[in-house]
Amino acid sequence: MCKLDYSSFLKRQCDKRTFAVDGYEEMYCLMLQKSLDCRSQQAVDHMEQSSSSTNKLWYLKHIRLFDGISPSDMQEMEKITRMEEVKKRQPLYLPGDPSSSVYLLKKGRVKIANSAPSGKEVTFEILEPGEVFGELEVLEDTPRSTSAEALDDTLICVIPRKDFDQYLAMHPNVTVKLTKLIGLRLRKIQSRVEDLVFRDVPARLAHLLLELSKTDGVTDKQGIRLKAKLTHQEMANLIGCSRETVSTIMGQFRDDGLIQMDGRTITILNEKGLSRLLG
Amino acid sequence: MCKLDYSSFLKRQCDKRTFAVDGYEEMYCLMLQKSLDCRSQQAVDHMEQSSSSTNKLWYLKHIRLFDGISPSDMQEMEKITRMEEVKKRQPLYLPGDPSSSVYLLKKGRVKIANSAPSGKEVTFEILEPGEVFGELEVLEDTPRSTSAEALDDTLICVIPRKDFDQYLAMHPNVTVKLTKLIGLRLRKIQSRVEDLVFRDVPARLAHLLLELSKTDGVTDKQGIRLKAKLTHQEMANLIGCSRETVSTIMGQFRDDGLIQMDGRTITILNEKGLSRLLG
DNA sequence: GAGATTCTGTGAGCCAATTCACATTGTGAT
DNA sequence: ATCACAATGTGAATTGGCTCACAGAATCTC
Repeated sequence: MCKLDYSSFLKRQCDKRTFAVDGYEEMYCLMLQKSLDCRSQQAVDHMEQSSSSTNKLWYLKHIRLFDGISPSDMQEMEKITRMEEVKKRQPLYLPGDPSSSVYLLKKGRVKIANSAPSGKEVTFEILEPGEVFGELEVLEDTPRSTSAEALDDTLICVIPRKDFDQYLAMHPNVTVKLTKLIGLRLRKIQSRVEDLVFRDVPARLAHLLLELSKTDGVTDKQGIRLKAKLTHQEMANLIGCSRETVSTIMGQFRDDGLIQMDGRTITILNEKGLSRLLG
Repeated sequence: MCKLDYSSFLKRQCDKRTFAVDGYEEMYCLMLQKSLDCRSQQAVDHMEQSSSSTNKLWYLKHIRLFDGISPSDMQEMEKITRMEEVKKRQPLYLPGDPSSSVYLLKKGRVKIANSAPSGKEVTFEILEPGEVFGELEVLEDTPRSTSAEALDDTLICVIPRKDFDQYLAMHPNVTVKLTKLIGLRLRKIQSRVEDLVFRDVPARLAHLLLELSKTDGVTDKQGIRLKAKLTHQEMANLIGCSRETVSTIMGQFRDDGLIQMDGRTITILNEKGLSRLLG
């Protein structure tokens, strides 16, 4: 049922975890293969039945793609959409998968990433509710170039490729909106490249923390608390360095009174100080 | 006439060249300020008058944005378009400029880049004839986030922002095409990020050479000759490393029989060998 | 709430790539 | 053809960040 040449990618994934799990490789691979793109329709969870369409519509209103779009256009989108629940750590798709659907993220976070044969991983984005994703490869009808994985228990809308294409053709203003969203992402990733070339790790890390404080921050008496709760490994993947380096530099930031760490909760104590590190 | 706070950017630019030019800073800055976005309409060159519109249309046919688009749609584009000649080394726009126009590249190459306060520079793309550029910031109506500079004597089409917006609104199929083009660019720059994170300099350089061989290569008896003629500095800006490192690694490639260097002309002798370096 | 596992902190040693400093070669104007 | 400048080659010294290795802390899981 599934495309067969995942093998190389899956092997990596397995290798990476084998040292810890040891002996469960096969099981783990089977789990990974169940990416949404590959799952048969029957396997779809119960949400489908239990959620009313008014519920679906409510969620659509909160999708950035439909900002400023007429309710009737949204209603039409609602018709071609299927709601699904994806559990934490489940992949939605893997590199090389056929690009059969576009997704709208309603609840929870999704990580868009890719990994090298060595096992090293880059995270391109961590998406928050309201985002569209998976549309790039669908537009060009090429296989997935990245992986998408649920970071929390998530709720997503799935739009089959054909319906999406058709919908865009009939709703030019949504197309324009989509173009702008993709453009925004392009700009964001351009500044990622700048970061990698211009800045050293402390500066990149400071930059990441400041970005997170904008999108994810809650101001409290001590400073800006980040709701994100990323592991050092995840931060390393976001800024392109090793896990150990993140640990070290975060420790320095703590010692310098720039941040506070309480378990996995980070609070920014001195925003200005961090900004100064950007150069 | 011009926005005034170029100062910081211009200072960098000047500083960078001052060690060599010394004393001509002011003159150089004045030259730079004449970026197209800022130039008054009268300053426009003579091409405007001398080129017939059939000529313009001929060029439009070769723009990727209009692949598969009807001639009538092209004709309408032709109406809102102004042709301009930009001399080698002239900037079209600088970071921070108001985003007043979208450009179509007809002849010559254009470099999209950005530089850090330190003087270090990243090159995002070197555009060949047929490309659209400058549309990102226009779509979102934000100031330029990059600079665009003519690498050769070029011929471009200028589309004022308002006309472009209007045109897109009335030509949904062009909008879809544009979305795809931007999507393609997004994918390309994602793989740039992967390069920077996953690969070392020799691998990145090999990758660059192989890419150039695809877009710019001419096969002759010895191998694939690159028409590009980039300096080592320009290559360094493309792969994110220092000029000296490019010189050294290129020397190694030569010694290993992978490439041949004849002045600024590079010929790839052993494509397979270079590919092996990609890991 | 105990046990398993996954994360974090830290130090030692290493190496790719940078910076700096020149000598040399190439190139474009005139 | 000449001259000025730009681009290249190379070597020494330095260093940021990586890898490896392990101890301790925090977090899941049942």
